[in-house]
Amino acid sequence: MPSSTVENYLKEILVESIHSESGLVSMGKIAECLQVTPGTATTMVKGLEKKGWVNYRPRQGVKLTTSGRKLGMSMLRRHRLLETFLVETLDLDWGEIHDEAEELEHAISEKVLEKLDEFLGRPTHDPHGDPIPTSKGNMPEASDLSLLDCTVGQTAKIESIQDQSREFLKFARKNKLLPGSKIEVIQLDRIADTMQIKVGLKSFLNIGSKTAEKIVVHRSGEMEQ
Amino acid sequence: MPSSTVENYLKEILVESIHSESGLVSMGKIAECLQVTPGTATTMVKGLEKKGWVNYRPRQGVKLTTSGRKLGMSMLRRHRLLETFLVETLDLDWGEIHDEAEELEHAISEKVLEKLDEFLGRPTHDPHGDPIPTSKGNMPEASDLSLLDCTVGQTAKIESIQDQSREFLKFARKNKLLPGSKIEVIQLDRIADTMQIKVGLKSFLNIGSKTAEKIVVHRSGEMEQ
DNA sequence: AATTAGACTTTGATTAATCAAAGTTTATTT
DNA sequence: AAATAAACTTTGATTAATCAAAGTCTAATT
Ligand SMILES: [Mn+2]
Ligand SMILES: [Mn+2]
Ligand SMILES: [Mn+2]
Ligand SMILES: [Mn+2]
Repeated sequence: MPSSTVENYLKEILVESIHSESGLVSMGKIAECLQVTPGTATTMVKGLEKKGWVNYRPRQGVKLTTSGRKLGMSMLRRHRLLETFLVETLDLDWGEIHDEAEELEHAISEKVLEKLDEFLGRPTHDPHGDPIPTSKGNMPEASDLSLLDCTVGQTAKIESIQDQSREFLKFARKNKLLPGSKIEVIQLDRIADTMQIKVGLKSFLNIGSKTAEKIVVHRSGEMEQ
Repeated sequence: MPSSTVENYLKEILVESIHSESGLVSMGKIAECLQVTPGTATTMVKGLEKKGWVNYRPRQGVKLTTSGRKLGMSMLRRHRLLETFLVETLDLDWGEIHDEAEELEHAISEKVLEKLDEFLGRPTHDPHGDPIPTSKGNMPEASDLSLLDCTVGQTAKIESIQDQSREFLKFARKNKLLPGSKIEVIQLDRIADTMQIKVGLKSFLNIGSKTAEKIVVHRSGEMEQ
């Protein structure tokens, strides 16, 4: 049975591989995600390769094998279903749930997870708007469009928030930047690195590009579901 | 922060110390409970002493300190509340929940536990009939009377089942040996090591002393609540 | 009192995960 | 083409938890 450490590595490698066009994930990225030194990442990845979960090309990066991908998907499913449970059923704040799920995901069995999924009514997205993989390991593709890609006058709907930190999520909630919220780009200044948006029907907000990049959207009219 | 291993040791030492009149728990008992070799138990216990969770007298046994007792109680609370959740909310079989809770207890935070307790309506006993410690670390005393202590003609009510194994719990449920069930002792043969009991109003059952000892009861009339 | 059985402790080794620091490779500047 | 910087890998050490096997104590039993 894989350790919690291995489960964390495979989950993060999966998420990063989705965000990378080549599918390769660098040691530096892994070290950053898992908060370890680069040497530790290298050593661990060699161990993952020996167990058949990844293919590792020194100084190129790492790629999940079929079995590694399966395990990573299963962890992502656990994580996101647990986050949903913590918000929907236990009413925790969405800023707190990531860290809690980070631990619980390693302790919950497939059997309990299945019961939990049923209890929750088979949700498709977690509280941050991220898609929940099915038990078969399928995951709907997410939009690759952030607010940063929108131009003045465009309207969009928030799909997900790509920052799990307490402070950012607190800021997002306070300003109604939630999955489903309607956004309109009012003003853009690339030089000043600032963007004015309308959130909902009457509230306005200024954000910089770093923040805009974290708001994943689909443009209004596209992909309504 | 204590590791899962330490948490397991302290929880089991607590449970065993309640079942022992001297309060001392032997290395052999610890090794048995935790499924490790005696040498491992000795080594671990010395580590627990260095951290201030137990007092250890070589070849005598081990006793929890105040802080060790507190941690052990907290683990017992987590374990039993989680078992309750798994049965009440997710509808798992009571034979499966012990092993699941054994893992989850290390991953759930005090904050989530508090929400869970509230969600469950602050239950006082787990599905096996064992008392759930309060968040202050208080636990109602359990009966020390088993079916083995009853004589012919006596009636009693089952308080708890003291065997967490799948097979035993399956047997118990099939025969309606559940917390709250009414039992009457019909026949007793110490030599043959057998006991006939009436369960509920019409079903009869023969059990040996080893099984009778696992059925903790309070005699009818006593401690009704 | 000597023997023996059982419980316990000690010792030496192993595995997983980690870090710091030293060494190597690769890509980018000059 | 050299020099440099950044990213990466290697090495040697550490910690927690464990086991097998050898050694020691204690409490019966003879
Ligand atoms: Mn995790
Ligand atoms: Mn999430
Ligand atoms: Mn446990
Ligand atoms: Mn129980």
